[in-house]
Amino acid sequence: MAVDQGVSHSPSLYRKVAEDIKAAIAAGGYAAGTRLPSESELAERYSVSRGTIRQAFAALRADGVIASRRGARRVVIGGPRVQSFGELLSFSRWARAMGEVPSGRVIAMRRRPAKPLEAERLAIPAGSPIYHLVRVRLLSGRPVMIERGAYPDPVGALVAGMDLETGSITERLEGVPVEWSDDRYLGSAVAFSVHNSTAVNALSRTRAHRGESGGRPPGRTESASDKGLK
Amino acid sequence: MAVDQGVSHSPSLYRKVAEDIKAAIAAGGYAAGTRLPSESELAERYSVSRGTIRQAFAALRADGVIASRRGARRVVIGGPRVQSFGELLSFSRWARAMGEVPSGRVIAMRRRPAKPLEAERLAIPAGSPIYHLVRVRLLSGRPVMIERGAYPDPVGALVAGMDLETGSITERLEGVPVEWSDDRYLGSAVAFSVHNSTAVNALSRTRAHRGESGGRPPGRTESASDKGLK
DNA sequence: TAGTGGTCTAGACCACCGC
DNA sequence: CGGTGGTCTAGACCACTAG
Repeated sequence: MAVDQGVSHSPSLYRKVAEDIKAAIAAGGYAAGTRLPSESELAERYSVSRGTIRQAFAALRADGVIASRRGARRVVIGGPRVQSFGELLSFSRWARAMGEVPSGRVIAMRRRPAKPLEAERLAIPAGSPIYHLVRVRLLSGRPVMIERGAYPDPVGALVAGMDLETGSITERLEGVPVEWSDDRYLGSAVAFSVHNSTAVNALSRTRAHRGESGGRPPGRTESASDKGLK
Repeated sequence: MAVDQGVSHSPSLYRKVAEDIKAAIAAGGYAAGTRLPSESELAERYSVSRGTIRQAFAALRADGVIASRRGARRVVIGGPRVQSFGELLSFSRWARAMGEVPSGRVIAMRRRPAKPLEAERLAIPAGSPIYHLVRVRLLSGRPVMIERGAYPDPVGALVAGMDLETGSITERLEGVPVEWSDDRYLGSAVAFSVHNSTAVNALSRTRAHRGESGGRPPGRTESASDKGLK
């Protein structure tokens, strides 16, 4: 029943809820990777309808704060605060933040002289020996990325001794500078969102994430026919 | 009420409506700057509730296709062709999603040693043989893109045997990772939408939405996420 | 199987735009 | 002023996840 929701007018209800949740995350109430309360629970807690809670969550998702899958509770991706370098760069950390289990399968690991570009990127003399790693990365068992990494000699020796099937290189290198890696993701599994500050005018500020033609190639389900616009 | 909407399942109603509207825009029915039909009118036309129409519009807005103000009708922002990053992977898929017929005209296809940058991008030894393809891509007969692709030896052999005039390489590579492609679009025919937000990081990783686990379209995503950038 | 998010409906009131 | 989008409610069924 209609509820006069008269309280105050300027900030809409769902924005307030969104800000509140965001604040709770920032305050440490919900660490990255943890699960948030369900829609129904929050609806009751805030005394609003489920739809309003969903609107709030939609806003948080647009900001990249949370992630959601059908059937499972929403999880915190990263706080609104600045992420540390390691957090942004570590596949393992990122995966866990989404509630997924990161792993890896080593395709190749060998020691060879650095190519010109590699040497330049790693700031070492051309031809210096490096360790080159090719690893398939998996998200809860599903391969989503191919990682090609180059490590300078002293670091490479450490990397070579790691358990590369389950571990995170970045997390263990802790402070040791540099790795150069060209990562190619499986397009269907990962979406990159590019944030651009100065570009574009009116048509910016979005975040696009809708399924591009989902999993069923055959159907082609032509959309609406005559009754639609055309 | 209820609506069985049961019959076939996959694409949700609002996605169909969104695709339909987008197709109508692409078809020229609504030029940039023009006003779209109101929510209520579309709701009646499609025989759905207003909420569903709003969801469809929300998706279009997230793609930067339309803009909206309270009290006034929504207006078309971008030109007819807006390709979101997520759909960037397959030209053919993108084309069909717009109701256009994708095709291609092979300009050149030959085998030659990889240039330094190509070798680097494909992570193969410098000078290794690759297949280099130059193809003009057409949208329902009109050329809109020049595609330059480089494929390593084993993959290239497959590509060379494909029907490149009508087919999609990406869709057939099924799981074979690795391709490095430099695609240049005709400026007047295509507009890329850059998504912008207030987030701190210039590049962040987000999980893709769809659930699927079966047949996934392969894709290269030139992530250029070389760790060390900033 | 129970819980959760995804989708959809059919109402309602409001702030704002344009005629 | 009537029409439009923005917000909110209170139901409902479904597909999927997790224990």
